[in-house]
Amino acid sequence: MPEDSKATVTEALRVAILAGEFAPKQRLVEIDLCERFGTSRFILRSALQELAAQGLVEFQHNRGARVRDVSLAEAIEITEVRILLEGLLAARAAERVTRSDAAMLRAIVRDMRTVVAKSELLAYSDLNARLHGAIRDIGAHETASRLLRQLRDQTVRHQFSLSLVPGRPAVSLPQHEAIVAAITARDPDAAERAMRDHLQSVVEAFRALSVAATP
Amino acid sequence: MPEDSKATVTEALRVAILAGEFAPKQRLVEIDLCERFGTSRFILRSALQELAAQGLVEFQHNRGARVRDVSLAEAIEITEVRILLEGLLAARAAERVTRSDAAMLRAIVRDMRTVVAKSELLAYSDLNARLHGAIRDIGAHETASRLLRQLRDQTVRHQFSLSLVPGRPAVSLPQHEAIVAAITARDPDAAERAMRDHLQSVVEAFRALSVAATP
DNA sequence: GCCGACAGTAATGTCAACAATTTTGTCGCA
DNA sequence: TGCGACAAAATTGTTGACATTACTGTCGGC
Repeated sequence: MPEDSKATVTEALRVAILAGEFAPKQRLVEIDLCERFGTSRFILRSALQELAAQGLVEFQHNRGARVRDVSLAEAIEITEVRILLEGLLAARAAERVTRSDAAMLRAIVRDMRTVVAKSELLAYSDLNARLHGAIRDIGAHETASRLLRQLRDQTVRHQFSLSLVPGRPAVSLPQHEAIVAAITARDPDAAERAMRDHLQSVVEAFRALSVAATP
Repeated sequence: MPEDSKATVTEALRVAILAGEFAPKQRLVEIDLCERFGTSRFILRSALQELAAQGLVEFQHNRGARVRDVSLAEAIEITEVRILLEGLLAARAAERVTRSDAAMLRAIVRDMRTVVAKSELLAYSDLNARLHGAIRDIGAHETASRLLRQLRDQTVRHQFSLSLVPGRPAVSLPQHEAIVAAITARDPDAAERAMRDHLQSVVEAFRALSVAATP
């Protein structure tokens, strides 16, 4: 029935993993997943291989697929690369932003202030993703965007645990404001700097988590 | 017989594509490849899917796999990202370089001077790859290295055509010397700057090719 | 003589069954 | 009771065959 079942199943499986329905290191038994997604082993295997290529799952020979466990150290490495890529996109966004783009960015920041005032952590996390996504789109750099999506998928779990750190929104909100201000002011250098500062503080927050976890 | 045939076949197919044995847009008929690599369709298909995930081949529904044709514009985008990633690696390499690393880098540059003097373009292209690879290893940033390898594979064809441009080595040799000098001097900022300048000139060389090709 | 339909061929997408391997559970023995 | 070997079950890796789809060359009609 599905016209392109492979892509459909891959996407469904990705969403399930990103939603945390499968714990890291958990074995992904093919038969079970077949039943859940109503597909055959062949299709499901293709989906697993695609996700493996994107670093979301890993294969062990004769032991099947597992959800890949991205360590905190690796999340830091990934964020270090994100600094570069998102910095580039922010700079380009500042060069290319239109009036309606600017209005959208400001609207997101406005919503952010609202939800931070109400301490709605989940909504803030969602707006955070929307803001970064919008900047990615405005930046219009296919290669950087594609890589960023891969990297982001691998760190959602850590990103989520960060968003629960008390006082974290109070730190990142002004940074987001600075990024949007620089982009709407069409100042590429300032936009790149603001984005780098922002993600650098994410790296430091990860490092703080890291030392907190290993006494 | 092969213990892990999938990885083996994938690698062989990648090498064949990178060596230009299959032209861009050329259809990759599964049966033919099966015969060539002595494997089954299932294994070969897995290999194709992995290479598709890495952007070397592309699938069209019910029309099989083709060698992906990376446009010059895309090669420029990719190199823009390489500027960032290789800049990071160069800076880290400058922080982590050992005496034996430094000796190896200097040896590569020495060989480069020799082959440039003799106008051995192919050997220079090879040394170029070795130098960037060595810096990647010294930099020791798993995430950046992995992404770089993907990006590099996608642009080998354009990289090759660049290496044939007359006078190109004369431009890039001093840049390589500057990079190695900064790394062996343990100066991260200078190393990053030198690497960025080098790859920026690659971008400009691509742009020159681009306007030359479209009158 | 040219255009469109049609059948034949070739290649791909999918499936179900088989073989090989790991994992689990049980029994015997110290 | 604890440990190791063996057997059974479960799971994965692979193969070959089948269905579906796109390509090609030919034939008939206008």
